[in-house]
Amino acid sequence: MVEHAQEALFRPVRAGNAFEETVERLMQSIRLGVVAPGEKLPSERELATRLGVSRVTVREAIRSLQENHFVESRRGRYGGTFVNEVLPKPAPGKEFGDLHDVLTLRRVLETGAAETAAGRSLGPAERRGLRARLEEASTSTLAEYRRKDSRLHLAIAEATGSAALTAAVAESRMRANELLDHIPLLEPNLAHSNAQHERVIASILDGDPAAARQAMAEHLDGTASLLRGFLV
Amino acid sequence: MVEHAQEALFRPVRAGNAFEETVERLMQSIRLGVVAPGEKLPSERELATRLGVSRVTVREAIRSLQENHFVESRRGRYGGTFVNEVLPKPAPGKEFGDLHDVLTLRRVLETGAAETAAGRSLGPAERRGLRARLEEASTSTLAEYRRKDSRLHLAIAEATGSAALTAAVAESRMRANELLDHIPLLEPNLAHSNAQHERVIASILDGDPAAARQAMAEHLDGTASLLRGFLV
DNA sequence: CGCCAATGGCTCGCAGACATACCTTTGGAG
DNA sequence: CTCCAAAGGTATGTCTGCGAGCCATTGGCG
Repeated sequence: MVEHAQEALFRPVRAGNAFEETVERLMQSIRLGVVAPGEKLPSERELATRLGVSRVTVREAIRSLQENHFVESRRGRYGGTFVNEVLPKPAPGKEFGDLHDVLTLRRVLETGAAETAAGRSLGPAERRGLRARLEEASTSTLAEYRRKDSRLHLAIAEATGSAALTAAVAESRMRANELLDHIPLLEPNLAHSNAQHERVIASILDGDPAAARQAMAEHLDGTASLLRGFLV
Repeated sequence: MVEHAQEALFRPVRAGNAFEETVERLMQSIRLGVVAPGEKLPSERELATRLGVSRVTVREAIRSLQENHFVESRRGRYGGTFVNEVLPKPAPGKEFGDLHDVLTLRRVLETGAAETAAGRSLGPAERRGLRARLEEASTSTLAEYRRKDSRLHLAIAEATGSAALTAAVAESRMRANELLDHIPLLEPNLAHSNAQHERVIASILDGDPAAARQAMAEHLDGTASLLRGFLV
């Protein structure tokens, strides 16, 4: 029996119970900016259907988010569960043991996504979407930068046309963001980051896969160095 | 709210029930050749611990594999559950709707893995392991080629040192293999494939990331074209 | 030859998650 | 002003999966 591959195949089949997994997903959608502050989550019934869990479980998860002041719910027609304008700081803690793991997977997925997106013929809507996300990120404030940045990177993943790749990028980004929350975000980094974003998007829109990969790699390696430096 | 990224984030939280997921994992370990015919699976108690499910569930999954003649169990000390020498043909069926999805993710993950592995300084054990897997694959018969091929590709993923990446490659390969089982495997393809494997491994051992990526990309694009051709 | 450790085989009660149904609130449509 | 559709809030019975313990079998070791 091959010894090491077992660790990958015989890992736990489920990350947590249904409740924990559901909380995690909703947190991701807020943290990655897929549902922005002030916006409404899908209805409990719709979430239950789409997430494949019971409405009870969805409600318990939402309750947990309410208690941590991430969302507020309003009853009645045109009610719903809304993302708060002011979001709590992420809870500290977490381990850095898997730094290499996280950064390696992120680099593979995101440089691959950029290259793949650049190799496709994108429709007008997709091109507009990418430019809009780029604009959002470049005009963003420090406070909301992480969300806008994630939205841009997710948009690139979506441009590959692969849902599985988009999901993988989303999860990878979530894990990376947990680490990034522990290091300072400075204006110079932000400016640098924006410049790199522009080159990535330009290469994708120009249909130059090699350049897109290259630009994305430089972009990611920048934050990777920051992380390795701060977390030692 | 960003519209499309939702599809990735609000997908079902669990792929199936604990039983189905467990069967899937055990099947993967057999199909990908991580546990070869004649070899023994870990004990039920160990599997339960590592997979994070109850022993009852593990037993139900094993029972299912027994009924489909994939494994046989023997009691007593030095007993266990053994993979049969002759494995059943995979059940036909399945949909090809996500062909693009599967191939896109596979290309991103595996070319990235090859590049990353080539960029690391590998220890003697890892280098020997890669050569051994290459040898296994190149001297393999048609019947067992898919397993040996998968073991080689998994070894490359492991050489990146990222468990998350290895797990992602394993799952992606499983999905790709389901498709590949529906097209013929011919001697010329096999010879061609072996030549490509050699170039990939050589590039990794030489520490040439760009060449490793390039060689892996060509290798994957070959089978991707075959798939697209046969499945229309 | 007998012991015993490690394995598969089995049972039972509990907790989590589910489906379903119904109640309450709300604000726009008519 | 009334109605009602759509959303959150609540309650209940069912079933899956888990934990824990015990039994049955086997082959090596002393």
